[in-house]
Amino acid sequence: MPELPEVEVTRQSFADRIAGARIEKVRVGKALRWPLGCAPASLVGRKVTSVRRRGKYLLVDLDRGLLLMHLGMSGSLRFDAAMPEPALHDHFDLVTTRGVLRLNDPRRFGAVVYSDSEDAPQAAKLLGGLGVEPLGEGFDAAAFHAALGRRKAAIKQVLLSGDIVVGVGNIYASEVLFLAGIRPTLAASRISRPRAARLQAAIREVLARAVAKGGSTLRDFSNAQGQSGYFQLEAMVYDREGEPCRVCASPIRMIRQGARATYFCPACQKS
DNA sequence: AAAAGCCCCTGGATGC
DNA sequence: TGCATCCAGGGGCTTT
Repeated sequence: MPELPEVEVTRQSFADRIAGARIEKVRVGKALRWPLGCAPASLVGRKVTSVRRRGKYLLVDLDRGLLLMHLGMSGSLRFDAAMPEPALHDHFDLVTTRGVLRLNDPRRFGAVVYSDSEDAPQAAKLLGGLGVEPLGEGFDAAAFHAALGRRKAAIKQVLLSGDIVVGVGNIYASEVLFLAGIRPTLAASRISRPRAARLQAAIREVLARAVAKGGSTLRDFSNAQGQSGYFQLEAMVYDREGEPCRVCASPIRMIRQGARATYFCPACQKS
């Protein structure tokens, strides 16, 4: 589910409310993907200072150490003062003086991992290979073009890999390539400089607009206040196989790349 | 170094 | 109604 926009929307929906809270209790279910990496009780008494995002990871900063949270495919967070008893798939609770932060994740691809710092091995292993932030200053068209030049794989899969630029998942990869007019199967290294610049701009535009729309809710995404997103309503190609292109009315096509669905318009994305 | 597979896991939709 | 199969927003790890 959650790509950069959904993770960012989630962050914005509770960061200010939890900042300054003191941890009173930590409940870890039996079904977390990986071990937490510390004794839950050792977190009690620490303060949440801020919540940041790196790629699709949320970084919950504590006055000592931090928690890395990932929503995987099906995860969502809620933060509320009053929280019902944990139900099926509620795998983690951070009980604080300002409310309970709860992870619900049916497929259990999500994770909560403690690390002493961002540079400590636990965090570095997860964050180390990540590309630049697409909405940050470091996302530069010339550098982007240079990085693409070293990759012979299809541009869709290079975007998904997240080692050049982070946060573009399966929905937004298709959307971004449509906006840039680039065929998803094109080898990344064959994208010209002007087209790379167009793609760079498309990535920023689509992700920023999706954040503004509250993300995409396909099945069950909601932010930490339980609100759905609306970007899926303006998807140009994703999940629209056979439907008319919103620009030229050609039927949208679906192909598989690395076992994942890719959608594009054969007319608007000729190469 | 990069690319391609495999795997983790549950649930909903579809087909027989 | 029951059961098998396929598919889903991600990404770490191993093998080529």
